[in-house]
Amino acid sequence: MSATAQRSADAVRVWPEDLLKRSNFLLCKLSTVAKRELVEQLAAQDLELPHHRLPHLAVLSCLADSGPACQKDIAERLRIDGSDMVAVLDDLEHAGYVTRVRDPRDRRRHAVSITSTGRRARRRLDHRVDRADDALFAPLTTTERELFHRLLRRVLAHHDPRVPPELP
Amino acid sequence: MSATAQRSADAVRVWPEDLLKRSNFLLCKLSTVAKRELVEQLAAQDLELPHHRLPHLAVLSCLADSGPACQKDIAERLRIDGSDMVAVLDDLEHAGYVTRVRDPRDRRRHAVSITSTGRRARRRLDHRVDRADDALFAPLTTTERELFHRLLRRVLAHHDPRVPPELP
DNA sequence: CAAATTTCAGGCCAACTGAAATTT
DNA sequence: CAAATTTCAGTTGGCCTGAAATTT
Repeated sequence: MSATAQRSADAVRVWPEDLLKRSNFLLCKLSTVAKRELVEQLAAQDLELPHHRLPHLAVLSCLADSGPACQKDIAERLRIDGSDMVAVLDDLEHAGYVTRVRDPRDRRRHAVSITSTGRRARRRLDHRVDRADDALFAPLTTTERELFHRLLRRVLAHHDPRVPPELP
Repeated sequence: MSATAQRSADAVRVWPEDLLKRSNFLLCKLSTVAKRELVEQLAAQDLELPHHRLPHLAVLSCLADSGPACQKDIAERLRIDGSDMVAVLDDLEHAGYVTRVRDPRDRRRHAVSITSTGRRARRRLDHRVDRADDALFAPLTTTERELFHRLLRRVLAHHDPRVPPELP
C-alpha cells in the first residue's frame, strides 16, 4: 500500500504529543481556525469592501461604541498598527462607512466618524461574528463556553493592560 | 489636557465590549501574544538557524517523535504547506539538524531524518516553549491551566481530525 | 499516459520598521 | 526647534495557488 513503512502507522496521522501538550501551541493552531471562519463569515455578508477583514469590523465597532476618534486613538485601542490603519480607513471611507475630516482644533489629526450606513454594516457583521463564534465552540456546552471565555479574558488582561479583566 | 474630548475618556482606553465578549476575537488576540513570546523564547536559544520559527521546532518534534518521514507526510501532519516545507528543511539541513536523502524505493521522495545534533537542539527548544507557556498562562492556577488546556484541545479536535480529543 | 513528490515563483494578510510631510 | 499625527515604502512570517521537473 505504501513504499515507506511509517506511512501506514497511525502515529504519524496525529500531531506529536510534545506539541499537543502545550497550550500555547494549541492556541496558535485554534486561532488560525477561528480566523478562517471569521473571514468566511465576514465575506458572506458581501459589503462594499474590497477585502473582508477583521480590522475593518474592529474599527466600525470602536467608532459605534465610543463615537468619533482620531486615527491614533483607534489604532492604540485596537492594537492595529498606525500604518495599517491608513489602508483600513481608506477602504471604509471609500465604502461610505466612515468619514475622515481634519480636526479644526488640531489639524494634524483626522476626526474619524461612523456613518449610518456604517452602523448598519456593523450590525450585520456583528451577527456574522456571533455565528462564527457558535461554530467554533460548538463542542462546548454553554457553561463551558462561559468558563473558557472568562479564562481567556483573564489571561489576555494579564498581557494587555487595556483589556479589563472582569465583565462590567 | 487634550484637543479632543474623547481622548480623556476612560472608555476609549479599553476594547469595545462588542469585541471583548466574543471568544473567537479574544482567541485571535491572545494568539498573537503567544506567538510573540514563543518566537522570543526560540530566538533566545540562538541555534544554528537563520530564523527561529515555529515550523522549525514542529518539524524537529515530528521527526524525534516518529522517526524518518518524507516531506509530504511531515507537511500533512503539521499542517505546514508543502511549498514552505522546502525552505524550512533547507534551514534545518544547513544547520546539520536533519538529513535529506532520496528514498531508494521511490526516488520521488526524500527521506528526512533528525540527527543527534538536531535532537539536542529540539530538547533545548522544548524547554523554551515550556517557559513561554508558563509566562503566557501565569495568571492561571495549575488547575485552571489544565482545565483550559482540555477545553482548548476538545475544541481543536472538533475542527481538526488529526488532533486526538483525549490525552493518552 | 496519469498521478505523486519536490521545488520554485508569486500572492495575500497581519504585524512591524523607518522615514517623509504636515502641524503643533 | 522638538514632538505628534498621518502617510508611504518596504520587510517578515504564515498561509495559499499554480506550475515545472522528476519519478512511479
